[in-house]
Amino acid sequence: MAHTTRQEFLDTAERLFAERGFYGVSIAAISDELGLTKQALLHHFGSKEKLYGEVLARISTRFDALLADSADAAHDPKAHLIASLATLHAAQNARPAQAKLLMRELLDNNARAEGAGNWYLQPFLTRLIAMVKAVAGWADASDGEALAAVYQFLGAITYYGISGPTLTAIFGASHMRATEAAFPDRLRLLVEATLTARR
Amino acid sequence: MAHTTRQEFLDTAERLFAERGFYGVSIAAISDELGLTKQALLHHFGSKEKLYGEVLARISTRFDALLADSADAAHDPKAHLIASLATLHAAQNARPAQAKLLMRELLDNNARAEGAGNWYLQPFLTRLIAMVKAVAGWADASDGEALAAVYQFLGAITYYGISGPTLTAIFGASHMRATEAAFPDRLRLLVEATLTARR
DNA sequence: CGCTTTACTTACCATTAGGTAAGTTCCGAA
DNA sequence: TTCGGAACTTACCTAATGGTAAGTAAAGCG
Repeated sequence: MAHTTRQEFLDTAERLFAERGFYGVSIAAISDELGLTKQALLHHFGSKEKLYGEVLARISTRFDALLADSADAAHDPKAHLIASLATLHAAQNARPAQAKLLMRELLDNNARAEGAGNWYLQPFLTRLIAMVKAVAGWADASDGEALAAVYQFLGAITYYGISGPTLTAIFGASHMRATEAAFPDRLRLLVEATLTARR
Repeated sequence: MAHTTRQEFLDTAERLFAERGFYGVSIAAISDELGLTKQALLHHFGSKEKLYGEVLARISTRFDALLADSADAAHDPKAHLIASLATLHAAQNARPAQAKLLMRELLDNNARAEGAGNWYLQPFLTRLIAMVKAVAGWADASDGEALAAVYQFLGAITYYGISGPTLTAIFGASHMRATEAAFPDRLRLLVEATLTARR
């Protein structure tokens, strides 16, 4: 790739934003970690907000690709949804920073987005919403309703993605693997419960 | 109370910190909401960090009191723990800002605390750790191990506390009450699973 | 070769941040 | 009636913030 520096910026930014939040990181701090000046960063991304947007968009794309991969639509929609969420869960565990960042985005949703006017996770969320609506009895649900369900699932996954690594460090890898193995089942229960709750 | 202004500051700060995070809120913004200058705030609290500390400490105290109330130690420890967590869950749902703030604190734990060196939730967490250790088979657990379990529970509760209000707004109060009713059971499952996972 | 583009840097700027210093106003106690 | 302290305010300071402007050095290319 020709864009090595760009990607290093994105990687560093993702890590730092996850750790301290949007307002907690200065563009100078990000650049310093790469031994560059903040103007190098601005050269590549234009503004802090745009950098943040690209970080989120990259995550969104990454997830979207993950879901596209598992789109073996042969299964019934609910099973497909559950399988997809399990895939996301695995991805979250592999990248704690990503999970943290996503949780922050769920927390901030209005606050920061109000000012920026952007909803960076849109493509990813749109796909999930479509998947929920494909489930029997949800075809006529509004986008808002489906989004609420998506939030519920995503939050649960993200929360596990955050606490997972911490717990592994303390309980040890083997116990954590057992907990991990049990997760899909718990997730399935959550999805069933939430999707059945409708009317 | 003689300290009305102080409390108004704490209330406002709690709400704003929950909404935008520690770095996302300026002391001027907090003071402006009360029609005062930031120096009024500094007069009462000394510094932004101390204000934040008091906000967290207040939550910690609030929770601590809640747990102390339910200390009918007649029950077996595990049941007591589960009941206490259910109580916390109810409190979180009643105060979304509090839940958000707690989740942020779980996210930030190292990042901001490193600089400040303070762990504001200590009394509250200490009590929870003691409750976990009282459960059969956990007497010999290290504080770290117990804390990990506490984190797991607290995170789950907090996450529900955050998404609850949003979901209520969309799904309607009656459906949400049903989901709420189901929560203690799900929480019990989580606690059982986590506490049994140990060795 | 000269020209443009890319990837940066140094210099600079306006705004905002948290915080200090020094009042001012008001109220309750001696 | 004066005194002192609590609850503020205005004025000010320094550091850091995001961002602009203007360069420079190197690489690609006709």
